[in-house]
Amino acid sequence: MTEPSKLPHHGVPEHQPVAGGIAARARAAAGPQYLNGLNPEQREAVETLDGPVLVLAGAGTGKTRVLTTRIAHILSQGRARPQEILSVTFTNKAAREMKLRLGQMLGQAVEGMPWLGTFHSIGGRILRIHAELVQLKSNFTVLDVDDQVRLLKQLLQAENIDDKRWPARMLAGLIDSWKNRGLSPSQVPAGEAASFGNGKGGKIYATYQERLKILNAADFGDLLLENIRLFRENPDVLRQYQNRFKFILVDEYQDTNVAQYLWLRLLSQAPSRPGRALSDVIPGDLTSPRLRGEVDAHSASGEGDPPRTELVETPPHPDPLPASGAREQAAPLKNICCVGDDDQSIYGWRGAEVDNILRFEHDFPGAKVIRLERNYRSTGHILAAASHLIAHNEGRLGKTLRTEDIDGEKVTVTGSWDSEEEARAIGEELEELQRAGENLNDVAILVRASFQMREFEDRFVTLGLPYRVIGGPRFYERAEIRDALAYLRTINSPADDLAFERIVNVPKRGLGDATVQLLHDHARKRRIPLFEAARAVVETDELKPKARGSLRDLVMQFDRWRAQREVTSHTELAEIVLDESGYTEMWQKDRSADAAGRLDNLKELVRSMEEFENLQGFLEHISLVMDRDGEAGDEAVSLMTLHSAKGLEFDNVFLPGWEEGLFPSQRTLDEQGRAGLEEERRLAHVGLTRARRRAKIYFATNRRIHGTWSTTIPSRFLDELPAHNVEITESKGGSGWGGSGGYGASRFDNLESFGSSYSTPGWQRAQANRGRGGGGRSGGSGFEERQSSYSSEGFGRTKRGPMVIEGELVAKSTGTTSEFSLDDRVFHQKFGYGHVVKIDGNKLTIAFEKAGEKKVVDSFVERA
DNA sequence: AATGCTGCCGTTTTT
DNA sequence: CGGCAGCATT
Repeated sequence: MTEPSKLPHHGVPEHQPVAGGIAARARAAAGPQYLNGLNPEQREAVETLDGPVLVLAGAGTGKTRVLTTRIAHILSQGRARPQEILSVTFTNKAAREMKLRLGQMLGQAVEGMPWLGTFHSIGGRILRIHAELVQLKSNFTVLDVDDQVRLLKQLLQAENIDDKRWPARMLAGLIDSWKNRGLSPSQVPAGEAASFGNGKGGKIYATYQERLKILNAADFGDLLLENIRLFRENPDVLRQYQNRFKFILVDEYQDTNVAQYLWLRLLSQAPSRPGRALSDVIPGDLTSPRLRGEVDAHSASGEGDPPRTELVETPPHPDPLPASGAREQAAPLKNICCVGDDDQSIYGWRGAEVDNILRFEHDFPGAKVIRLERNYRSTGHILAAASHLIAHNEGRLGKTLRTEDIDGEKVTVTGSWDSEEEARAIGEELEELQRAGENLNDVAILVRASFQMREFEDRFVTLGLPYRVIGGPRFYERAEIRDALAYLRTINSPADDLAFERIVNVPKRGLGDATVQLLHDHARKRRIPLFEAARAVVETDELKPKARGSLRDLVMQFDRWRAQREVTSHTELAEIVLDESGYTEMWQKDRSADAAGRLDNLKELVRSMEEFENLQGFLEHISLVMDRDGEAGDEAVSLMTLHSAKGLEFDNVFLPGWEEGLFPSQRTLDEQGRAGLEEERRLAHVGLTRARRRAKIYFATNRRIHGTWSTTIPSRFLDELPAHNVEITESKGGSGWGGSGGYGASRFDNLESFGSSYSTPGWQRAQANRGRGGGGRSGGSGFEERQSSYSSEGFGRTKRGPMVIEGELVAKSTGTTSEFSLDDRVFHQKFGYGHVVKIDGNKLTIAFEKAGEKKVVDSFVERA
C-alpha cells in the first residue's frame, strides 16, 4: 500500500485538503473534484461501478488512490451508504492507510465505514456476531501461533506420536495450509492427511478443532474458514451479508488464498433464494502446478455460460468446470472490484494463490480488466530494468510500466569480494549520500533473508550510522506481551487453558511440569478447565506443601483480580495484575540487554488499552490489529527484507546479496521449482520498483552461511537486467582482500553471457583486484579490525592493521573526543551492558557482558 | 524445580 | 557461528 503522493509533475498531490461536502464538489463543472488529476485508466477504474472489475495496478501506479477514490465515488453517487461497502485489505497498515486517505477525501465520513479492514478482522467480526452457530462464544480468543503449537504438542503427546519426528510446528504449518486452502478436517485429501504422524494427521486436525471449541478459541485460519462454514451452513446468515454489501473492494488481490477467494465468492454472489442450499462450495484440486504458462480467460466460460448460481469453485485451468447440475439463470455477481498486481505476488509460500488473479476473468464472467501502467514513482532506467527483469516470467498477465519521468541514473551492479566488503561498500555510499544532504529516511537496504541484516547492523554500529530495522517480531508476538496478555486472558476467560498454562509459572513460582501435569489429569478427568482444576487440587494434598501454597496464592490472586475487574478500569487492572503477580518485578531484576525494552513494551501495552472500552474489547482486537510499525522516530536508514518492503518506496534503494542460492533462494528453487523461481523474480521486481531515483544492486563472491564460508555465483537475475539500463561499478568499499582466487564459475567471469556492458572498466578493475594480494583502491578501507575467520584460512592480512583511515573517518563525522573513560560501565541498545576497554576519539571498544568485545561509536551507548 | 550442557538446524511471514 | 530445545544434572 502506502503509495504516498508522488506525483510531483504528473498530477495533483493526493493529500489535497478538502473543504465542503462531496455533493458540493459533484456540482462542479468538470465533474466531481475528486476525479481531477486521475489519468484516464485510473478514472475508468474509479467510475466503472457495475459488475466485476479487476484493476491490474503495477508498482507505483496509484493503486491506493484508485481504491479510495472509488469509495468516494460510490458514496457521492449515492450508490451505497458507507456501511454497505465491504473493503478488505491484507494488513492493518493498508487498512489504516485507506482510512486515512478516505478521511482526507471525505472529511469525517470514514467513521461510518465499519467494514473496511483486513480479511481477518472482518471475518472475526462476523464470526463474533454469529459465534454460537459455529460452536463458539462471542468472546472467543484468537490464538497465536505459539498457543497453537503448544496445543498441538499436547494432542501429539496424547496420540503417542514422536514429537521429534513429527514436530508440532510442522503440523501447525500443515493445518494452516489446509485452512488457507479452505479445507476443513473432513475435506483434507486422505493422502495428505495421512502424510503426517503415521497417518494420524487428519485425525489430529479434527481433534484440534474440537479442542478449540472447548477452549472457546479460534486460530487465524479459523477466522475465515469458520466464517465460510457459517455461511455455508446458514444460508439466511449469508443472505443477510449479501444483501448488506452492495459493493466489494479488495486490495492486493494477488495475495489472496483459496479460503479468502471462497469467502469473497460467497459474499459477491447475489443473494440466493431463501432456502437454497449454498453448501456446495467445493475447493478444487489446488495442488496442481500454479503456472500453466497461459492464462486463458475465454475458453472455459466461452460458450456463453450463464452466470452460475451455484458456487462452484473452479478448478485451476484448464480443467473444465465440474459438471454440476443445471446452471440456472441467476442474478449477476455483485459489484466487486479487485485491485492487485500479479507481478508483486510474493506470498505464494504462505498460501497465496497467484491463480486467483490470473483466473479472475474466468471466475467472474464479464469482468472488466483495467490496467494501470503509468508509473509515477521511478525514473526511466529503474523502471526499464525492473520491467525487463519481470518479463522473464511466463505466468503473468502482462503489463508494461512506463513513466514520463527522466531516465535518471542507471541501476548499478557492484561486485564485492565478500559480504563484509559489501556492507562496507554500502556503508560508504550511505555516508556519501548523507554528506550530499540526502535524508536517510529515504534510503533503504532490502535483503532477501534476515540473517543478511546482521552484517549491516555491525557495520552501521561501527560507523555510527543511524539505522532502523523494520519488521522484527510483531509487537504482540513478543514474549512479555504474550505473558501479560495471558494474565488478562485468564482473568477474562477462565476456560482459556493455554493462557493459564503459559503464566502459571511465570514468574517462577515453583510450579513446574509435575504440577501442571497433575492439573491436566484433574482437568481431563472432571472435564473442567485447568484453572478450576487448580482450585480443586489446592484443596487436596496431592501436591507438595510448597507447590500447593504457591498455587493457592495464585488462584486467590486471580479471584481477587476478577472481582476487582468490576470496580476498576481495565487499564488500572492491568497495572495491578502486572505488579501483584511479580511480572514487572521479574523484568526489573533482569539485567539482560533487552529487559528495559520489555518494560517499555509493557507500558506501551497498558497505554494502548486506553483506546478500548473494556478488557473484553481490548482482547478482541489485540491479536488482530495490534502492530506498531508506525513509529517513525529520528532520521535513519531502513533495513528490512524484500517482503516487508512491499508497498513502500524510497529515493535510494540498496539491494545486496544478489547471488545464486541466496537470491534466488536455493530452497525455494528446490521446493517450488519454476514457480518458485518466478516468485523470486517477482521479489526482485518488487525490490527494484521500490526505488524512486537510485537502485543499487550488489553481489559478493564469498558469503558465510551457517558459519562456513562458501563461494557464490552472481544471481541469474543480473543476467536478466537490460544492459542498457545498468552500469557495472567497482566496489567503493575497496577490496582489502586479494588472496587466492576462486571466484569459481561465476557468470560474471564468463563475459559472453553478459554482453559487453559487463566489461566496464570498474568491473575489470574489480576483477583484477582479486588477484592482488594487497589492498584494493588506495585509501580503500580495510580499516576495521575484525577477528574474521579468514585469518585461519591463511588470509593473514587482517593482523593489526593500521586504523588510520577509520580514525580519520570517525573524527570527520563528529570531531569531538569521547565523554567516556576507561572502565566506564555502559549500556548499549543492542549489545546490553559492558565496560569500556579502549577509547579512540569518539570510538569505544567495549567488552560486553553478553556480546563480547565490540567497537562502537560513543553516541550509541549510555552510561549504565 | 531450576540450572547448565549438548546437539541440532538453519528463508521469506501481511493475520 | 549462534539460538533454542531437550536432556542430564544438582
